Amino acid sequence: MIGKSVLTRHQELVYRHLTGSEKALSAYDLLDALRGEGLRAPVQVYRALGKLIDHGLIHRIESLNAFVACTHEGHQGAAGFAICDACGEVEEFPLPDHLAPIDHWAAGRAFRVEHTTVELRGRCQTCR
Amino acid sequence: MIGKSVLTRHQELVYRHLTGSEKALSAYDLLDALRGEGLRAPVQVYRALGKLIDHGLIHRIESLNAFVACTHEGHQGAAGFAICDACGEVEEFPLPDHLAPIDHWAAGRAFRVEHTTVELRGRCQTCR
DNA sequence: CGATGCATGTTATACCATTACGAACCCGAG
DNA sequence: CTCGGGTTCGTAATGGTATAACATGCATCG
Ligand SMILES: [Zn+2]
Ligand SMILES: [Zn+2]
Ligand SMILES: [Zn+2]
Ligand SMILES: [Zn+2]
Repeated sequence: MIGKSVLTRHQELVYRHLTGSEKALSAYDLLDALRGEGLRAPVQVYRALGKLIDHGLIHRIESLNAFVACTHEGHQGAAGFAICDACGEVEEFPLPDHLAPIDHWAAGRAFRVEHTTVELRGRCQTCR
Repeated sequence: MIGKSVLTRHQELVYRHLTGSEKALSAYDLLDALRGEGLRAPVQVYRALGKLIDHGLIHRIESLNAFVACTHEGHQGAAGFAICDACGEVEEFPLPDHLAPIDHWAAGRAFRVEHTTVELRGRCQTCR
């Protein structure tokens, strides 16, 4: 049956809008921006966001309750984010497969890591 | 003047409740638990949580929108958290002063890191 | 005393996210 | 073709998280 590689209309709208933004956007930011395109209710945005996350095309920024388009090359592997508290810019960076001190701790506790969140808050080069 | 080492009544109530819990508690969990002690509105809980965070006695778990008591020895340095998605237990672990790959990235971009969030989601030893 | 600072109390509001239910649509099995 | 099942879409309602605005009490200090 082949994968479902194409996006639905709503997913496409949300994804396009995120790729055009330097900052993370909240679901309600997206809703406000896309009302003219036919999106009317939060649940529609959240549905699109959920699928896009499943597909690995976007990431959720936990400390902002907001979302960014993925800028990985190849959209693979885990990522961390650097968030400028002054201008709001979010930059994604690849996480190495193993962060030694963390892996070591997890192995010692027999904790099985399924997802890793790394978010740096601070000042970007132009705002420091 | 002397230091502000003591907690106010509300801060003490919130802190004691958090130290007694294995899991992270939301502000509203705390509110419900402490209504009998005189806390009545969310803002009172958030005020206490804010001060406790300033004092380094508790931490916010971004991916849960909830809070845990600090279990550092000495309450100093940065921390990461391992969160079991099955039982909810949260374990704090010390972050080394320098996570080499991340530091390297930040240095290369001239990003000044002011706060680091590291949260591992997965299964604890007893739930895996 | 009056001024300052800080903790507190109360109400209201804003912001974030999901549940529930039904209609429309696509597509493959029979 | 017709009947499913699966996915998307629309709408309404609700639940959970966080802050704004403003008033009051109370200690300290000049
Ligand atoms: Zn990515
Ligand atoms: Zn900046
Ligand atoms: Zn700690
Ligand atoms: Zn567990």
